[in-house]
Amino acid sequence: MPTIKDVAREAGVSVATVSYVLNNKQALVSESTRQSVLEAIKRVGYVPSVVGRGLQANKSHLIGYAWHPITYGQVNPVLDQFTYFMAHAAEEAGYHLLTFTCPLDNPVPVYEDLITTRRVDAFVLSGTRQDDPRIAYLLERRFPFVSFGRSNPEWQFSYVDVDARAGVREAVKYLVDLGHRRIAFVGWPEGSLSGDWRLQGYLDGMREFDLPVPASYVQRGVQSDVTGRQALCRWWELPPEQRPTAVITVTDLIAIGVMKQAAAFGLVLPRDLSIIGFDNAPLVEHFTPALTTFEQPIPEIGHILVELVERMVRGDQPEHLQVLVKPRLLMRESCAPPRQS
Amino acid sequence: MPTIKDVAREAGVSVATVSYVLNNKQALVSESTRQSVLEAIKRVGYVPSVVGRGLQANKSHLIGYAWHPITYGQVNPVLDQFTYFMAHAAEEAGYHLLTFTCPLDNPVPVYEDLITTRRVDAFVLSGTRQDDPRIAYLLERRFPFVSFGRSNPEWQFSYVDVDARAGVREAVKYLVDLGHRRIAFVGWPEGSLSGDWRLQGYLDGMREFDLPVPASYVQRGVQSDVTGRQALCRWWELPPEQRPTAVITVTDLIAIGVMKQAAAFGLVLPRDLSIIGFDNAPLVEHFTPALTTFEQPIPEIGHILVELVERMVRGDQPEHLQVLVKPRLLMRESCAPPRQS
DNA sequence: CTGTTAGCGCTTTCAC
DNA sequence: GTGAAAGCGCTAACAG
Repeated sequence: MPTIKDVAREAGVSVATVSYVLNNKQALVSESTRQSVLEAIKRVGYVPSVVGRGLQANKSHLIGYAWHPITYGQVNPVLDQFTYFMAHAAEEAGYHLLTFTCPLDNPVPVYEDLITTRRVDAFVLSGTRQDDPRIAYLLERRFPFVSFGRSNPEWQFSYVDVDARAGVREAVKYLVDLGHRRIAFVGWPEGSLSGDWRLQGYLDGMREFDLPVPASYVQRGVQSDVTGRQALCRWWELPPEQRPTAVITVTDLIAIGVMKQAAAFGLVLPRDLSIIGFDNAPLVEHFTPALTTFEQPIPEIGHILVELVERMVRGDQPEHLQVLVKPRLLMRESCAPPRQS
Repeated sequence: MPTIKDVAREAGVSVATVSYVLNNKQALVSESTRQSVLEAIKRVGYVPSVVGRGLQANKSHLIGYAWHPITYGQVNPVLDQFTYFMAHAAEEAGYHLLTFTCPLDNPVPVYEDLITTRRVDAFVLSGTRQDDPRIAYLLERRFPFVSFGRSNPEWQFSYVDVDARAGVREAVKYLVDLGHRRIAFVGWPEGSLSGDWRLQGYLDGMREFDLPVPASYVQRGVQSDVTGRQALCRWWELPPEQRPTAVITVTDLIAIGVMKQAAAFGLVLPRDLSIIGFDNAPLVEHFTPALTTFEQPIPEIGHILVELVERMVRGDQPEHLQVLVKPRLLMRESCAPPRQS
């Protein structure tokens, strides 16, 4: 593998000169030597070592992104797309993506290790939480990072997030426009940041249209189809005229649970119940009826995140930009006007 | 960020000595200095720079793994799990995973770039094909790699693959044991390596049980639910007594297509048709009926791949080990005895 | 314009 | 046992 020395020898110049042409120091090298160096580079097949450059600049040109443990068989519906587009964006900016694993409890030591070994120049976080220890740590250490998702409002840092609140509010409007008035919601347990925004959007929408929200209309549960099934069971204990005619769920898997229970009750969808999910998980379009759900603009988000983080690394100015992107409602077949208006 | 020099100064020794204790050169340093160096390391909070070490050893301690844009033939349903477990295994071996993107046509320049810039020490390939240009290139360049999936039999390299042939053969047996005799198959277009192995397993099984395979019983098409729908339409053009009572598909998405078309025909599953998929894609357990399908032991595969590649990098011996792991049939609800035996 | 030189953080001969 | 010094591949002052 040729080094800069080989090129220098081949071109009959010093390594400094080669370095100059490599780094486009226009003023520092005459056009003729420039050309001969370029030719020498081509002749010996030289490509600069990113390691050598990294040592010099104290940079690794690597962006760290953590994969949190997956309960086997469980899905993070967008993780793979997200990684793909982030890697792509990173490469366009001259970086690469380092994917690492990290325990959910006590994640900080892993981040610390990556920093102290100079493995990465910055991090992209996702799955942020209230009082997220990673953010607290990185902020205190002044290490560059951006996150996909918000955290404590009083913390100053750059993030990109999906404006799920606005999205779900519009989902309510969509259902209202179809004629629904009894609209219910299934969320995650309290404390999930993104889950709470989605719920908030539901409450916003209901208030906006002066629709009542009986306590039973907001059900909560863990990430499982069972949560959806249980929610529907609760509602079907109500007298028929109090049952919701439409449901919005915090995520597709729970929506599917609702659909399964609806089938078990002999309901015909979407005639007897309209359902809206969130995330557009793989395959949800193939359920019957095809699930109406929200798609997050993952390619765009990945792009923005990398751009932000790259600017932090390069500029070293502690910017803190906040970007909210709108999710898009994919209107498929799981919503219809209510049976009896 | 403290360097080895800081430690040396703190401990009142030379950098060489610090390096010795860092690398556990037992014979080279007395126990007492060893201790004082260790203390100094702790006091200044020193962690060796992986970049500095890398430059010295001409190693990056990074394993490259490409994310291809989504296509058929790919292990896409399990890509995220795969990445997670590989990253995990890599970290246990002192490596990290570099995920990069790569066009399906003309992938070689991307690999070449990663090699010439000394970005990675080795690659893990997946989605291998017949005459795979990446394998040809890496083999010729003698660059360390292992692959998830086979390629040309005459090429000597290490791989791990799922023994889909044996798996699907057993799926046939499972259906035969249920009483089926008219079993059909839907595959990918010819030339997909993994698709062809799965088809071969079907043919093996059918021959083993002396079951006829009329030409129409093997349908092919791209990675889409439409392929499954079309296949069922073909079969339902046959007289009822010639229609298959069970179908094995090369992948879950196509199985779902079959299920959707079956529903459109008013069939009751699994009473009127048994279906087996492959890959255990997310959510397939939530379809009605829950899809019986094959699960690949992804954690195990990731682990073996990393172990193989790590041995190559370390040892530099050109091993070529071949590992086949069995997929596991997840018997759910989409198979039943045929209606009229 | 070009070359010499120091140095990034580390390992490893080779003297002492 | 320990340290001085060279060198991994590269960049950037500084001299000329």
